[in-house]
Amino acid sequence: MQSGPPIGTREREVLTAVVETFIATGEPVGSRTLARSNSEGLSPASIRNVMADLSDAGFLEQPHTSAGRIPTTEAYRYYVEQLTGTARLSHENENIIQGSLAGISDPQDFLERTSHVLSLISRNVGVAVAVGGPKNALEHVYFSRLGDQKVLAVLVTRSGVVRDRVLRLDLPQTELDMAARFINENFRGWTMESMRVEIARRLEQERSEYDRLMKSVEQLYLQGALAGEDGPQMVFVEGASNLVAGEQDRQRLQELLQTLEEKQKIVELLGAYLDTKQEAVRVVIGLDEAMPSMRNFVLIGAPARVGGEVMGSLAVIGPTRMDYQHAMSAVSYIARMFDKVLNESE
Amino acid sequence: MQSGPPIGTREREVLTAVVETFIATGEPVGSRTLARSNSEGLSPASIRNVMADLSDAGFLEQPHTSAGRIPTTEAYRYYVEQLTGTARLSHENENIIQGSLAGISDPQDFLERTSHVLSLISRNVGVAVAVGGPKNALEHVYFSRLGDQKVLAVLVTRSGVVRDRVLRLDLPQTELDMAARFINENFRGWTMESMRVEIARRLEQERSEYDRLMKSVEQLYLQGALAGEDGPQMVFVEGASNLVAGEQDRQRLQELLQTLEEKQKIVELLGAYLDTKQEAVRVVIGLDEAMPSMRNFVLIGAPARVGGEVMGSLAVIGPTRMDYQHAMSAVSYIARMFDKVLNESE
DNA sequence: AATTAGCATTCTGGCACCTGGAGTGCTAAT
DNA sequence: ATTAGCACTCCAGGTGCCAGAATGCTAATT
Repeated sequence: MQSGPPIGTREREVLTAVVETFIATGEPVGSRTLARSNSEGLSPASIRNVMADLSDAGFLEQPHTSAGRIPTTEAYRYYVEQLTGTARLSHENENIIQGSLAGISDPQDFLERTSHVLSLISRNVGVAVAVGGPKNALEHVYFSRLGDQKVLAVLVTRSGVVRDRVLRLDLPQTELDMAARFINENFRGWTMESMRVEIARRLEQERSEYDRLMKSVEQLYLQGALAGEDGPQMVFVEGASNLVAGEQDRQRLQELLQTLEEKQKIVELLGAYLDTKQEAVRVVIGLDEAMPSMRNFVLIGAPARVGGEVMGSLAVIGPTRMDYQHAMSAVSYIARMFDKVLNESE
Repeated sequence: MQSGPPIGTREREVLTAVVETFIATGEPVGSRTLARSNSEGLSPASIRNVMADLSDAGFLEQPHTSAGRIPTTEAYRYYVEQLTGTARLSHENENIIQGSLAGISDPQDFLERTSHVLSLISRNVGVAVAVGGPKNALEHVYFSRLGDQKVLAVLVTRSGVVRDRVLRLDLPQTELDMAARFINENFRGWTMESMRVEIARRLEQERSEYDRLMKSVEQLYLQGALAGEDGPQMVFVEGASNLVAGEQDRQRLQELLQTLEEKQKIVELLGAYLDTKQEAVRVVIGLDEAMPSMRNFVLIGAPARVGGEVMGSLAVIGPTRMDYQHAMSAVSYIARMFDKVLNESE
């Protein structure tokens, strides 16, 4: 579609102008308005012609016959494509980011503030997710007996993410200690995933000659002490209140807020669109394909990595009518910062 | 005020009727409507008289001259007072609660779901907070060296709450282990608070004769490894989307959502009103005293305790026009459940 | 050939206006 | 003490209307 009817420079200029003024004002853009603001002295009539063409090509829409034009999803896509690379973070925003993220060494903390800062800068929803990454390297496990039948399992990954869960299990502390030592000595530095696989393998293999230790390990394993993916990932979503101003339809507003409250869905959303192999900022226009309630919404995200390791992702979510420049530059900047700050001196 | 003009049974009945129908319909209640629904055959005119008295007494308001009456804050207070003790959880709700909370032994998990369930049942905002309780008993600390200058500190309380933070510190693992052992051996079971005080005291006292161990401990202490209050408490706020339907004024809606996003404020709010010594459900009507944006909002909360220990609190926050019965009974039920489920077999 | 001026046409959003309905307070009757 | 009756008040919602902003098309202009 995008290369159906070739877009000349004239068309491109008009299209960008329409998109930008629409983003700025929120109201359908007419030929008159454009003629006034446009630097080149084009008459309304000429612009009308161009706009008609753009409408035919599927880039512009009219709410009703005698109204201005509104950009379609396609138009935004095109616009963003033009934009990519241009994005430059304003000094003001750079200061904001530095001010609230510099020097934070705790990854969870960093993520939480990231979502906050993103929502501030973009005036939209800021999201930060720490994936329970099966790819994360194990640093340490601890088991601690809490009550009669309860055991607390704490997993620490090399990047400093702590995951804990309480298990219903009745093992004496001494055995827990042995199990922990066994795991720590054998699997420190392994990825969670391979650690789990290997433990499962060993359990399988040595089933006949189980000693006390392996029995404890098995119990812990079965209770999910070493699980991760399905464990509670950290999900920070902030700035939902920013949507109130932008969305007129109350019904829809409520649906949106509801969706944002379902952390699980947010994780899926980011997971589905953010290719973690890709490093760059990704802009997804038209989230309704994945979630109907997100019609006319956009995701601007990037994976968050420390060293080579993907630790999660961050993103801005907002209506198609948003300031792409700011959002993109901020996301990109923080994504790079992530690595620097958290990796610092490791 | 409440005992200014004595309220007879006639007045009481009318008042309750007004409050209840207003809660149900959301529209100003007229004498006509009441006369129809009221079991006793009172004529509209009589009701009008009573209502006029109630208006004078400050229990009812009129949006404008020829409209029905709306309950004032005072009226809600009175109403809830009448109600206290009556509250009975419906079976349906009991099932919902049991269905999603039964058998959960992880306190964080429990709290998170609590906020969710509360928001579901009350159709308002559900809140659950785990205080970094200086009163919590220490179970264990772990220190783990992450990178060149980073140390991960993990504190586990007896009730199973895990708190972690990354410190900028350069100590070898062996010293970290010694420090951890020192603390674990000497302070297991102490409250966080007294543990901190005692450590500070010892550091002070033995300043002259510092050995290696105490030096490590001091560094950890200074870096806040053992701090808690200012650390990231767990705050779960869910169901903000429910407010969309109830609040007409967009401006105010946005302010409300913003307030709910500031977890810190929520913690203060609960802290200010929920007397943790008190066990019962507390209903606070008129939150605007503490937070202007919460005009016409109500807090229905209770402390969450495990054993005698206060672990946090849970609450429903919603507009004065809400179903008090449901909310109160649910809060009370979960508060009791809290103790049972998490304390089970300890 | 491309651009623009001009014009008839279309549609919305806001404003003024009106009216039915619901509610009130008061007085007089029961 | 209660209630019926009544005059009065006020709002919500419907109608009608008009100005303004765009549009598409055609004819004039460069």
